[in-house]
Amino acid sequence: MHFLDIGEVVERTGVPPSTLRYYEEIGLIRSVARHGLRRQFDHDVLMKLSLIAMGKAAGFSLPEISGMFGRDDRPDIPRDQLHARAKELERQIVELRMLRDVIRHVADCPAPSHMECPSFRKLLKSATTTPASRPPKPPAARVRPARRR
Amino acid sequence: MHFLDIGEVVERTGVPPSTLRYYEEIGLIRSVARHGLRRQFDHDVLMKLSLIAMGKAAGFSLPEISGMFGRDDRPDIPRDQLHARAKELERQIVELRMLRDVIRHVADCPAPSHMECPSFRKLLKSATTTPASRPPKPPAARVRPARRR
DNA sequence: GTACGAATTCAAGCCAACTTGAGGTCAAGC
DNA sequence: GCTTGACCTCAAGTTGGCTTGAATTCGTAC
Repeated sequence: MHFLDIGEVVERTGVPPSTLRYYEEIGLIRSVARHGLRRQFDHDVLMKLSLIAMGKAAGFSLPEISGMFGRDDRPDIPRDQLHARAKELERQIVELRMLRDVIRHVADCPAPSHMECPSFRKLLKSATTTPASRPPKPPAARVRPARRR
Repeated sequence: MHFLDIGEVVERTGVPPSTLRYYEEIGLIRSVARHGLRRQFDHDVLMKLSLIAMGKAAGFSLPEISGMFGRDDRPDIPRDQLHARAKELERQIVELRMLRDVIRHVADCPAPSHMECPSFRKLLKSATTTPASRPPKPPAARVRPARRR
């Protein structure tokens, strides 16, 4: 059998059935057949799900991700959009690094009140000035937690 | 006047009044007085809002952020918790860097279909295997979008 | 041929983080 | 002393990405 039963997909990807059905509902993936009621998926759904996971992790919304797959179901994304996203990720990385530094500082600085610690203020200032260079509102990638139970 | 009218806070931070009220409602910030009905804030709310913005950008939820401020309104967190958070941030940074690389690759690789490009497959594999190495449930910071509209 | 278990549908629910809207209040300027 | 406009309160709505639950349908194993 070269089709994958939904149960198999679940098992191999960890993506819950409800999510798979939801993805199909919104046209993000599609099942190629049924076995009784059971959805059967083409083998390459696995790759697609990886890409979807990555896309989500990179901050694309599901509609954006589905926009990335051409009619032929292969990834097909405008290069400039990708570059923009890479840049946005870069910005996010910088921000996280700053935050990490602030947090480390707070953890280690012996000053009684951080507000009065000059190096804290400095960190904070650089952390808050840089994003100010953001235009009004950035397209903003978001990294969602891997939900698990 | 060393109090800031809510309007002033809005103007200086870009945070909308509804959000400020919401933050106050959930105890994240507090107003120190009223002028008529108008909330007046202490000057240091600006600093606090910066910290909140940073925290959000770093993926902390609002409850988490408010947990970071002690009773006295100063950041007050157990050091080991902070170090743990810094480590988690570090992990997140690494992940984002990988994603950025994958995305850049996709943008630049001349292969007709990425699926057939070996280096894409390799990147993809490393990108999708690594998050699997996450333990069951990390404290999990998430980077939320700056909602726009 | 019946029990089982895993899948199905469909509608409704959930969460965070806000926003919106209706109706009300107040200080300041004229 | 009246108008103005920025604020107020409170409840309800919004969005995205799913999950949950009740009632149902299958294929397979016995």
